[in-house]
Amino acid sequence: MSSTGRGDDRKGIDRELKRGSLELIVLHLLSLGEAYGYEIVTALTERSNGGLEVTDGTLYPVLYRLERSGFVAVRWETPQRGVPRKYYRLTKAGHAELAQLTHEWNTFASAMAQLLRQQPEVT
Amino acid sequence: MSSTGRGDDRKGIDRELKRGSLELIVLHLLSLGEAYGYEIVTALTERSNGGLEVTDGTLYPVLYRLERSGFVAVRWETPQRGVPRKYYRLTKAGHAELAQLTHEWNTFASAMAQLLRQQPEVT
DNA sequence: GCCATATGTCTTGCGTGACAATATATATGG
DNA sequence: CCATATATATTGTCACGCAAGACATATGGC
Repeated sequence: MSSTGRGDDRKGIDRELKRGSLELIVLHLLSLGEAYGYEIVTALTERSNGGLEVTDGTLYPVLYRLERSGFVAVRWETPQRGVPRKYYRLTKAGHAELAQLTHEWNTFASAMAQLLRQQPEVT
Repeated sequence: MSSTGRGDDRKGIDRELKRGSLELIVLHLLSLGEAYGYEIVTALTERSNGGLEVTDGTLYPVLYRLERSGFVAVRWETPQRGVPRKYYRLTKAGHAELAQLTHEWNTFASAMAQLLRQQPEVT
């Protein structure tokens, strides 16, 4: 699958802005409840009005990283009908990491807000 | 020169968070008035309480990029005493780009804030 | 005189992460 | 039986932040 390919121009900036925040985004979403990959992709598009869209090609590596780091645990579920799903949920370490990343994000966002607030003198 | 090398742990996350926002940061600083590279490095450390620190090895490539894109213009100044300084100032295109990036940053930050506001139900 | 330090700019190389592209499998509707 | 939706996974590319290093000019101390 991999995105619908609608006419995106100017993708460059958002792409970079997302760097470093994707783990936080995913961890936070998982803190709201267990979810599987495809679900996260669609949930993110809806919940953020497209402002935080993520393609599967981006998400799965993130999930893999989080799993390797011990922040999420995995459970396969094979329904009678349909494709098997891989459910992710936060571990204890994941909750701690979420708290840490949230704090760092807030610090950074505050610093940015403070800087951008400064205006040049009007002559 | 290149940083004082004080004992930084956990540099990884901030490094990624800054991605994509550095151009905005620099453009915004320059919108407050002309400045030279070294000045920007120190100004950023002070103005943001270290929250947005940048080393010269990071800044100069950014400035070079901005210059190549036509967002900043350059002026050399050689004082009677002291090392020559390269002053940067915003061009008209630079002001436009600043407005654009500011808007994108605000959109992104809002989306993040909205997402992070959502809490799991307490049972 | 000479060396350390501060001021100032510039360049190379590395690691990492977001993403497009691609592949694969199962189910459903026409 | 073929297109489409659901679902996971991997490979390769590109840009960026930054450490590390190099170079040049001035100043103060010994």
